[in-house]
Parts: sequence; C-alpha cells; structure tokens
Amino acid sequence: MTVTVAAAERLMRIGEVARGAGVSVRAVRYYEQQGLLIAERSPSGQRLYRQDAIPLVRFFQEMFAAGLTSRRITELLPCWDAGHTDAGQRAMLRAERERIQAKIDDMQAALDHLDEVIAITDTHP
Amino acid sequence: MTVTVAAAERLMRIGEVARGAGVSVRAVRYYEQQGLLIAERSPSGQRLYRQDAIPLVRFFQEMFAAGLTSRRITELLPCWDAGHTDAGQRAMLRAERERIQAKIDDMQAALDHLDEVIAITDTHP
DNA sequence: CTAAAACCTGACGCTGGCGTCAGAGGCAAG
DNA sequence: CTTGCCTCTGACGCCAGCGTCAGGTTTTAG
Repeated sequence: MTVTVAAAERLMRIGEVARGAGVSVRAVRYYEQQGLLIAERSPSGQRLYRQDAIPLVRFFQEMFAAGLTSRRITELLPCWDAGHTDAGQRAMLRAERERIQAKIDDMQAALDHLDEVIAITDTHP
Repeated sequence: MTVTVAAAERLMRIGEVARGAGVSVRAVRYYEQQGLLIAERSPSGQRLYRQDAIPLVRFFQEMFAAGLTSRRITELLPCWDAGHTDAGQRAMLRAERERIQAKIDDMQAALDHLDEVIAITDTHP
C-alpha cells in the first residue's frame, strides 16, 4: 500500500530567490505586485517561495528582455504552467512571437548598418 | 576652368522631414534638442533641413530600435558623416556592436523558449 | 542576549523618447 | 483680408521596471 506524502518542499525567502535568479529583492517584490509571482507567507508575514520560483524569475527576465510587459506575461502565464490554453491565448502567443521576430530583424539590420560604419572607419582611419 | 557653384539645394520644413521619415514633428524637434540634427533657420525662425535629413532620421530610428540612446548616437555621429574618427570612437562603435549582438542573442533565446511553449500548447490543446 | 543581517510596507524618484496641450506667429490661396 | 494649415517655444504628462530612502519587525550568528 502506497501513501502519497506531501513532499516537504524546501521553501526559500526572498533574498535567496533574488540571488539565485540574479535580480534585486525589489524586483521580486515588484513581480508579486504585478501578479507574476505569488508567494506564500510565513506567520510573521515573510514571503516564502518554492524552488521553481528561481527559473520562473529567470523566465520573466528573458521575456522582459524580449520586450514583453508584465501585463502580457501575466496574461500568458496560464499557457506556461498549465496545459490549459484557449484560442485567444494561443493567438497572443503567436502575436508576441511575431513581434519579437520583427524586433530581431530590425536589430539585425541596425547591426549590419553599424558594421558598415565600422568597416569604413577601419579602412579609412 | 571649372567653377564649383553651391548647388541651391532644396530645403524642407519640418513637416516634410517628419512625413518623409515616418516620425512625428515632435520627434524631429526632440532630435534637435538632443543635438542629433542641426537645422538652419529661416528669417522667421522656421527650421530648414537639407535632403539628407530624412535618411538621417531613419538612421536614428534604427539606432533607437537597437537600444542606443540619443547621447550615444551624438557621440558616434562624427564616425558617421565624417571620415574623422579617433581610437575612442572606434572602441565605442565596437562596444555598441557587441551590446546589440548580445541583445539579439538574448532575444533569440527568448524566442526559442516561446516557440517551445507554442509547440506544447499546440500539441496539447 | 545582543548585534547584524534580512525582511516588511509604503511611497517617491528616475530614465528616455516622445505625446500633448497652450498660446502665438508665419504663409499661400481665394 | 481672411481662412486654414504649418510652424514656433515652453512645459507638463506618460509608462515600465525597478532604485532608493524611511521607519519598523524578524531571524540568525556568535
């Protein structure tokens, strides 16, 4: 007979999450305020995070770097941690994908232009 | 005997520049305020631009999209329209190039991650 | 037990590329 | 002349992701 025991997951406080993900404590609090990262609370009111908080914060950083806002990320979170996803969310995923791709293309064009300038200034000191 | 005559270049007012480059009039004024785009003035004080103002504004837009600030662009302008370039400026060019490349790599990583999520949500409706 | 380190809740500040409103002057056409 | 569009100079507003200070509680190390 097998008994499923709730694995006493080791909970972290906010500082550990921040250091682990390479962001500031302030940033982690901000994510909670924006509804990105929900934390449990200790009896004294301190935030307690599960292990997956760190990769999650890293994911947020990646999305921020890609130009998504925290609001967009909250709207897309259901696609991420649940299998539950409706047509609207899939459409948003695709739309964001296109926006990122377009931005990459723009930046690549800018890079090519800059490389031209560099080539000129190098051969033409 | 050849005589060089200053070609009476057709000058544009700010609206034409803005429409031609696809930005707002406000944006063009802002570029001047930041020292990016110097305009002559008509006797009544209106800004007058040469033809190359339009590609120049487009270039600014491209650099903004790549994450450069107007200050950086002003610092790099001498490399652009003059052959004059010192070692410091060439170093800055390279530094900006690296920053842009790094940002592109980050965004590509984000895009790949998003594509994974999209693949999951598609095969797992 | 005590001091340091970590955490808490507000709340204001900052940056950058403009948008936008206010109030006043230019400029070609009918 | 006047109508209507363009332009001018300030100057304040905005947004997003935090930084940062204030003033207080909690946890931990020695």
